Amino acid sequence: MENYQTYFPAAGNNSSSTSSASLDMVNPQSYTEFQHGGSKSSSAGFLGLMTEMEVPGSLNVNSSSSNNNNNDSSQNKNFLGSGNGDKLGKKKGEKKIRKPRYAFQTRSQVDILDDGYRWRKYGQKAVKNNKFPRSYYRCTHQGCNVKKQVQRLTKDEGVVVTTYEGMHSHPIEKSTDNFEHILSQMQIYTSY
DNA sequence: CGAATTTGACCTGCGC
DNA sequence: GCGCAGGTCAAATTCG
Repeated sequence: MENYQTYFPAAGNNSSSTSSASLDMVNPQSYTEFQHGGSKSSSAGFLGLMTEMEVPGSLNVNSSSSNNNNNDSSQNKNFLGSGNGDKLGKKKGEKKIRKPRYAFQTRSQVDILDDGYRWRKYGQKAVKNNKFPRSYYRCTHQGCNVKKQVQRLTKDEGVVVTTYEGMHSHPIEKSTDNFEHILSQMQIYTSY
């Protein structure tokens, strides 16, 4: 599990405190790309690409349905956030703040991507039109409400879609030793 | 023994 | 209004 690591500190703020992203370019087999839904076309990149995407209420996940009609397109499907807003209406008038969600796909053999934070799994659901279940994780850091969900595509079981929701307000808990190493690799990779 | 995972139940939003 | 699908909770279980 330590072979690859994908760091994605969900942007401290727009002040860019410690926003940096890296992936496992150590492993040539894997690659990662970010996508932010919306009408804009997907842009791939790393640093400073975390744009807040306010998803409307459109849900458009699967393109193929009904028959097992192989309608696969070679390109990745766009990932759009689902509706959402505030579930649990039992709490007092929570604002209708729809948290921005950052989604990106990663080519990886394993589902669980180690991004340096500590996650506790709190749920798993089977998704329609997807043979693989979706896992729900939550950051264990106290007061940190960051959530993420990991999903594997039925089409390409080598692709894992990770969606982050919220942002961390605390440092990474793991040894950043390896992290720096990866970071440097990333800089080389993105050589400006 | 405490922390993390598993897994089914439960809740809510949405489309028909 | 009902049923489906997605998301969360929590008790039981496993793991370190």
